[in-house]
Amino acid sequence: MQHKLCCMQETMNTVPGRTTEKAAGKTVEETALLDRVRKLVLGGDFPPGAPLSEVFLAQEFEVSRTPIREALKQLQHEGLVEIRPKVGTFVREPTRREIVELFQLKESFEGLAASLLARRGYVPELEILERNVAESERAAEDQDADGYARLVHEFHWTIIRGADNRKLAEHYERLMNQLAYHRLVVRTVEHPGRILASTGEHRAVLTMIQNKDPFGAESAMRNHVYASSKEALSDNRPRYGGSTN
Amino acid sequence: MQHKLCCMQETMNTVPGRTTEKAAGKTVEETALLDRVRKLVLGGDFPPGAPLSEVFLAQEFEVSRTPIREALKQLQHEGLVEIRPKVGTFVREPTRREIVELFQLKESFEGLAASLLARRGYVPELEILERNVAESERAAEDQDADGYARLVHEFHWTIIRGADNRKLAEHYERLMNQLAYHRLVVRTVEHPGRILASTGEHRAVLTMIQNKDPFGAESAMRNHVYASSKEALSDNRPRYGGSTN
DNA sequence: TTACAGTCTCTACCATGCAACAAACCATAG
DNA sequence: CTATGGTTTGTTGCATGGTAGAGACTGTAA
Repeated sequence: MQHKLCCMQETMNTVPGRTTEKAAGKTVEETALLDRVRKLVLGGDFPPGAPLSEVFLAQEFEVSRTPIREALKQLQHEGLVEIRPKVGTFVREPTRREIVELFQLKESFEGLAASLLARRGYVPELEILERNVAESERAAEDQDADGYARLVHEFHWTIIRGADNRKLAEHYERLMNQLAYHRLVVRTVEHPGRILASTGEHRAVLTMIQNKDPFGAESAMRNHVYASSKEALSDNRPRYGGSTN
Repeated sequence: MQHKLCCMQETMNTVPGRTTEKAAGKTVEETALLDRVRKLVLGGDFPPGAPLSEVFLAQEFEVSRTPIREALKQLQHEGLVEIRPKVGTFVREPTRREIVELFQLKESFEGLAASLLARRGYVPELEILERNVAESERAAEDQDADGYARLVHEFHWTIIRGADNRKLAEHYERLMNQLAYHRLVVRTVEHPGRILASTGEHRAVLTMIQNKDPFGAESAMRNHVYASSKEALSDNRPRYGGSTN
């Protein structure tokens, strides 16, 4: 049950603040185009099942079909679209079941990350987390939902980065991309009561990490993710109310 | 810490017995080509860092550069090659650190799978596992290393499938693809002593699952994966002795 | 009305030409 | 000998035309 440990440097942020920064193995243009297409799909203008033909996207973004094709393959693989060979590409509707599955994975990933972080010696992430949780508590008091959501996002990513396991970060990023569709719809999953509980859970996780207690940290984090995903799944099933453009 | 639960149907097996079966969203030709290129890379004829030019592969496999390009993107993303934009594609050497990171993830994934499986009601996987472990014990007595390796492979995949979480299976498959390079080199990681211990650990995992004890199952599985990966990482650092062709 | 067969259209898939970039090479000057 | 600049070569990246497959449609017959 013990873990060896190992390094890591950069990870992209998830959708909300996704800056067009270069990903490894892709040119900047490729990344930019990918982001534009992803935004289009996530924007909600296309309902699930809507076709995304290569030619349409090509003239929409004023490039040839080839780079579009590559971007679509990437998105397929992120789970946002479905490619039916020889037929076409379609916006994919994540089923409720898939969301549940992804949340199970999220719990596992973040638990691992917390555990790995707690196992490390001194790391600058600890101070960042301390500040983050303090700010979260203030934001919760002030009922600042947007600020709170941003801080939560930062909290989780800081722990992932702090785990110092690049492969974990890669898988986590994939996961979050797949959840992004859902997250855009049920934007602020946390209602006031939940925010209070959530803040407490963040504090608990941080304390365990500060105590260098990997088991406690993992446990606390899993509890937190479980609670928060149960909340997210509670009643608000994914609804896609975008115009069909 | 409780888990909801959820289904799953087909997963491809990992490298050794990788049959050219159709993957979702790809034509059979695409999958076949991908497998051929993957085999070429994994075959060891190209040392890490060796260039894999599109034109070369294109005439090697008698197709155009376009499908080759797509296959390479897929392999990049499996971690087997590195694409340097505008420069070329190169066989990638997984660092020791990456292997460690991957094993950490493996532990987490399989722990989750065991836990989810233990949580389910009656499932046919249980009988398969029972037979599998029994056969493993016989193979261990008979010093049948090859048979044992095959059974171990089956054991782990059966649990992943039994977890009934398709997204988990997808991520696990990616992970195992990334580990495949390493696994080809240190083929049979288990020496006789380790095999004995390993068999016992399998039995322990199975018992916990039969007892419907998710925590115990997760714990036992993580212990097992940890022990087995420590063994794999012990001294045999990846060596690439293939001819340069 | 329904079932089925033939056709027809729309789509991805693949091939190939062209352009632009990166890096290796060589020559020249300090 | 070293450093620097220009040239040359090899590679990907993008555009576009042809092809073949999948699915929709229509008409016909039961």
